Order: sequence, then C-alpha cells, then structure tokens
Amino acid sequence: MTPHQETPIALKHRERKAGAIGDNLKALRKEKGLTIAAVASASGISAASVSRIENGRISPTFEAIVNLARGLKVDVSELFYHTEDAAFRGWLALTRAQEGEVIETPNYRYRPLCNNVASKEYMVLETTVLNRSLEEFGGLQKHSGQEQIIVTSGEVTVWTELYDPIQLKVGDSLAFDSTLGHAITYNGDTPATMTWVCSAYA
Amino acid sequence: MTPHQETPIALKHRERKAGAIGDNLKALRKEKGLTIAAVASASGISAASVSRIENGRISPTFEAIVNLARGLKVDVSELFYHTEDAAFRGWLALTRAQEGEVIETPNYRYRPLCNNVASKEYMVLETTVLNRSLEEFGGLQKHSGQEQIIVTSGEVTVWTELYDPIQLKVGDSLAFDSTLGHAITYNGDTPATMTWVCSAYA
DNA sequence: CTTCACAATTGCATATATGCAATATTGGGT
DNA sequence: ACCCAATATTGCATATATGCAATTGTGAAG
Repeated sequence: MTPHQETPIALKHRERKAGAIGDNLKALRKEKGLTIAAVASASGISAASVSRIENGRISPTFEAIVNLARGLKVDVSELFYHTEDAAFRGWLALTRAQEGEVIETPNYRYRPLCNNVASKEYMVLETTVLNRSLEEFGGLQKHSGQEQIIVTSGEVTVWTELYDPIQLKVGDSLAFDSTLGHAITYNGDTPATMTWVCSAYA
Repeated sequence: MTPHQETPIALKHRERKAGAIGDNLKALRKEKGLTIAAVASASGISAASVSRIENGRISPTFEAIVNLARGLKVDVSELFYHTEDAAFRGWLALTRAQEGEVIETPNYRYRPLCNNVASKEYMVLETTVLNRSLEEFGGLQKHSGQEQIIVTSGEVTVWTELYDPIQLKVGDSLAFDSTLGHAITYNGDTPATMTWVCSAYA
C-alpha cells in the first residue's frame, strides 16, 4: 500500500536476502526431507545442477528456477526470500478490544489490530468511516493491493469508478482490487464502523 | 494453506505463466516508460541481454533476475507472475450478511466472505468455533501462512505450542504465524463466532 | 524523401550453466 | 573396523547466457 494519508500504516517488507538461492533451496529441501536426487527428478533438472546450485557454484536460469519451484511445490519467491529465521516463526500478536493506538485521518479513524509484527502480509484495522458524501471524502482513491471490508455497525456506501455505488449493512462484506478507484462514506446519522483487511505493497 | 480438513477452502493460485519472463519484463518496463538501455544500466546488465530476455531468446540467471528486479524496483515475483490482464484489475466481490455457502468441519463452521475471486491473496471467513476442549479439537495444527482472528461473539481460548492458552473476548484480536501449532476452542455454553483472516499458500 | 538521433537488435568471443558418467562421501548395520 | 547402499560432488563435453561493438530499426523534424 502506498503511504496514503488514508492508510498511514505500511507493512514492512520482509528482509530481502536474495542472492542466496543456494541456502534457500537447501533449507527447503531439508524441511521436506528430500534428497538432491529426489528434487532433481521432481524438477526435471540434473542432480549435478541441484548440487551446484545449493553450493552456490552456479546461478540457475529462470527456467531452472521455475522448475525447481514446481518440483518443490513452493512459490518461486520462497527460493528468493526463504527465511527460516527462528525470529520469524512462531510469532503471535494480541490486541485487546478497545486497546491500542487510534489513528485519525480526514476520511477514517483507525485502530490497527495486531499490526506490530514486521512480517505480516496484510493488516487488519477496526475503522470508523467519517464522511457522508463523496465530496467530503475528496474523490476516489487508488493504489496497489487488495482490500476487504466487513461492516460492523451502521451502513456505508462504497463508491467505485466502475460500478454503481454499493450499499452495505451490518454483516455485509465487500472485497476489491485496490487499483479500482474507491471511496467509502456512511449513510444516516451515525458514522459506521467496519473491519478492514488490506494487503499492502510498497 | 494446506488443504486441511479444517480449512477446506484453498485460494486458487494466480495463473502461473512463469516461462514468460520476457513478456513480464517488457510490460513492466513499458509501464515505467523506460528504455532497454535505462533498465540495463539500472540493473547492471547489458542492454543486449535485456533485449534478449524480453524476446525470450535467453533464460536469465538467478543473479540477472535479482538485478533486474532491483533495477526496476519491483519484487522478483513481478517478473515471474506479472499480470496486467485487465481481467485481474478492477474486480470486486460482494457477500451479503447471512448469505453464501456454509462449510461444516469437525472443528469449525465457515462462511467464506467474498472468496470467489481467483486472485485474492487472503481469505476472510465468518467462523463458528465448535469445540470446547483441546481433546475434542484433536490436537494442534500447523501449516504455512498467517492468520488473524477477531472475536465477534462469545469467548474463545487459543492454544499454541509456545505460549500459555490465551483467552479472547468479543473485540479481541489475535494474529499469528500458522507454522505455530494452534487450536481454537470456545468457553462457556454457546459456540463463539469470529472473523478469520488467513493468507494461504499451496 | 532525407537526415539525424535514439532505441533496439545481432555477430561474435567468452564466461557460465547443464547433463551424463565417474568419483567421493556419508551413514547404518554387522 | 569393515562393508554396503544411498547420497552428494566433480570432470568433462556441450549448450546457453552475457557483454562489447557493430548493425539495423524507428520516429520526428527539415
């Protein structure tokens, strides 16, 4: 997510130690309890090459990387960024009801839930919608990522650049690609609240 | 997420057109309005190679891929899975309160919210916790990914392999790395409900 | 149509990745 | 300690990636 005024919290990107595909590959292979030969045959690559990749002797080609990922049944990014740092495993974060920092912006009031973990892939925010009209809101916003909202009180209208305005009541849920221009306002007299999930990219 | 009995819904992986790094690279370069020479110098790769990669003549090495991603200031996965298919942009999914499929498993009853989009990066489930004890639940579970829960009614206990059991009441939220063994039960007489967010890997 | 500057591609020499087969290494079991 | 089987590594021939320099393609301006 871009550091929008409306979404002041950015997920920290995982540390990038790309350059060590050998270590990542070896770690993944060990985790799965496979031999070099097994990985080789599952990936359609020679055992010799797998060995040399693991030991950093060669830099595999795109094709080899894709095949390895498929053979290991992992996403290619695992081969680039695999982290088995104990620090990144077994973490846990707790936010009690009504506790934690509250962030106020012109359009929303947020309370991040369990967002104090560096490696989280999405954030969840308890959010109050503060505006009643698209004019007050200040036009549609777009950025990369995906979002989903679940209305927890009141009633909201979601404005997009492609669809008719959508009315949501308590319990209704809407998900959308954030590159779709969007804005959220509330209906009636009381600001509405919702649970907001968004994935975020830099 | 592994196709656990407890999480029967798997996110479909984005279509894998890995093998087309050339197209992805070219598309990224055009999006940013760069010339081949500019990409080459930003990445420390010769223009000749960039050209050949774009045209599918060569399969770049791991090193070259890392350098290209850094030069373009994108995540390496963009080079593998970049999709600017209009079909994957501007999507939107709506699930009204109480509507949609309900899935019953021994441990939970789920209602997926807006999960009918192939390219979603996480899923959100309205969930009822069905068991009252760790024994009934059947031991701790672990899988890859991350999860977060927000209790919406009742009270639950979260059991993990590393921490003391955690009691959560309405409005409390807990996030954790799914490789941490975990189980969720409810306290008192009525099954508790919660909003459940999980990222999922195959 | 021609020119000119810039962008993209290609020829060639070299460096590097890959596979096969041979060799070394590791880990039990007796 | 020895043997044996499984696992990992290496030598070598070949295929492929990479960089440099030269060539070709592409607009825009005259």
